[in-house]
Amino acid sequence: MGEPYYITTAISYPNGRPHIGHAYEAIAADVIARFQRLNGRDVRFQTGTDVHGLKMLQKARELDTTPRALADEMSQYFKDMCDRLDVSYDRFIQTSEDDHHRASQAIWKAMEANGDLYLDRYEGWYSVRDEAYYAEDELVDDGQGGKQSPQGTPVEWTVEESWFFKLDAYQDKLLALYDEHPEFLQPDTRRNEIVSFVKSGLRPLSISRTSFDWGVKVPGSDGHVMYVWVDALTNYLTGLGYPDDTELMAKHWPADLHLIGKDIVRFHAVYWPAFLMSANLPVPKQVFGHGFLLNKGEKMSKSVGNVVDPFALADAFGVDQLRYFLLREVSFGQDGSYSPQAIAMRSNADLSNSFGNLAQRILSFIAKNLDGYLPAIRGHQPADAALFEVLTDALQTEMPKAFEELSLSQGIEAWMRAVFACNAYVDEQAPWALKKTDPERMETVLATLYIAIAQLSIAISPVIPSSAKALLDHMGVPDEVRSLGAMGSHWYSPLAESDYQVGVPKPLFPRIDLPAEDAE
RNA sequence: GGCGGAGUAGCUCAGCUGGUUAGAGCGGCGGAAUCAUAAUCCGUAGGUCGGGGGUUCAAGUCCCUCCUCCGCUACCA
Repeated sequence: MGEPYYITTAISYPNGRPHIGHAYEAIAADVIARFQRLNGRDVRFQTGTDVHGLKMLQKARELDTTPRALADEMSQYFKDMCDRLDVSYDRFIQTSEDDHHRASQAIWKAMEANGDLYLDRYEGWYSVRDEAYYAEDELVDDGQGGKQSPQGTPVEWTVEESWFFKLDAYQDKLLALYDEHPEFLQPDTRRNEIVSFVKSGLRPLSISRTSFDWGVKVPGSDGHVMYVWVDALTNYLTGLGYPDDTELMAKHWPADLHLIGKDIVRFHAVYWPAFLMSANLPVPKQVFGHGFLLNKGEKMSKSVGNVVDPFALADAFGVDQLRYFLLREVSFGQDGSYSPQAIAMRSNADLSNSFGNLAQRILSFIAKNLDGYLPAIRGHQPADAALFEVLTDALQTEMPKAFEELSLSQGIEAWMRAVFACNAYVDEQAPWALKKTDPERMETVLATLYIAIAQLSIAISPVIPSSAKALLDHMGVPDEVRSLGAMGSHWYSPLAESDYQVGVPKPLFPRIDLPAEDAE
């Protein structure tokens, strides 16, 4: 096995069903994970759900069920989503699991042993009805000279016993981390925000609650459960067997990449490394805060009613079409916009017309004119070598480099350039004309294209895994060849000599015709 | 208010440490071809690079200022 690579998504808070934003993060992480596998890395990929906290408790009460039952039920939707979208996780964690409680308590004890925790009082404006604290500036006038919560519920000054973490003690170490390892937090704009936040001064962090009990118990402190972020972040360790001295921990910690949404950058770029430093554990190599998906340029929200169900999108457009669209169209790290029209256009232009049709025209030509027997290579001409050079450059240099840097859409652009080059080559060489004038040359041209199509499929397989696999299977490309390292090896002639026959292909990506209704 | 980011062809965007006629994709237009999912290929589009000022032999690319939009400015998952 190659070098270890550990990637995680954030764990989702399942107080509602998964929406397209969850799908986007899971898909992006999956593409990176699959790319690294293709790249020969020993990949571990974790995702899951964060089920503790007040909101889940409230939701459970609302539905007249227990938080655990609700957590199990809702988590299943997220698991189903991953399965539906071909998200190839190794571990799906749910924070109510026993090993996770054990890991969270272990990191707590480690921080305590390091002298960073202390018991004190948390004071603030508390709304009994909301079961939440509000900051002074969040309060609104109640119309009678008093204050009330933004929800219009009464608040009172409340004092609660709470454990605190000496976050302020880590200010300098955190700033040094950002400074010495700019790659730790990406994109740059997120790092700027965090640096200025940390520079503005850190305060101790309240990390336990006594007002409810749905969470991880604080060790040796009855009545306290951990502030959800303490246990939520710890999930990244739980999945590796922490606190035990496991092979997984040795191999995969620190994580290579925590892929998260831009809204939770602070927790991952400030609290998490501070917790880890306190517990004497190495910090992750990189945190990447991706952007949000906007529905036709507008933020999704339940109240507006423009939340999109990923299952519905997958059904309507196809899983690979959806995956391709999200990664090709959205510049990774920035917000992106999507609409049915945009998905259809992108899928039709790139997948159906350019790539799918390339495979279709060549494979069916071979199937119809050569009975599906693979043509022999009878001496290459400069044009063939030129095509291979373009392919190698795009697929084995540019694309991996871009993916390594998480410039995913740029990597796919490089792939598209290779696809264009192949279609241009087809038109220049015109095998249908060679059929009458120079059948031997025709064979070489078709063989060249066969190899090219296989390479294109292998390179794009992280993005459109099931379509790529279907095509490679149809073409009889051996499994051993399906990696970045081996895609350029000599597998074609042995396959051709083995009397392999390609069947008449079916269009890989049927064109999407949108119904006239633009609404929704 | 403070800090940070963005404003480039109809649309979506590239443009690193300043330097030949400002680029790509999509759409549009004009050709070619007919193997293929009416798919492909070639050519084309002349946009004051948000406004104004400045530095420089030379500025989307640096400085100042103004306008517009967005993000962050802690205990909410």
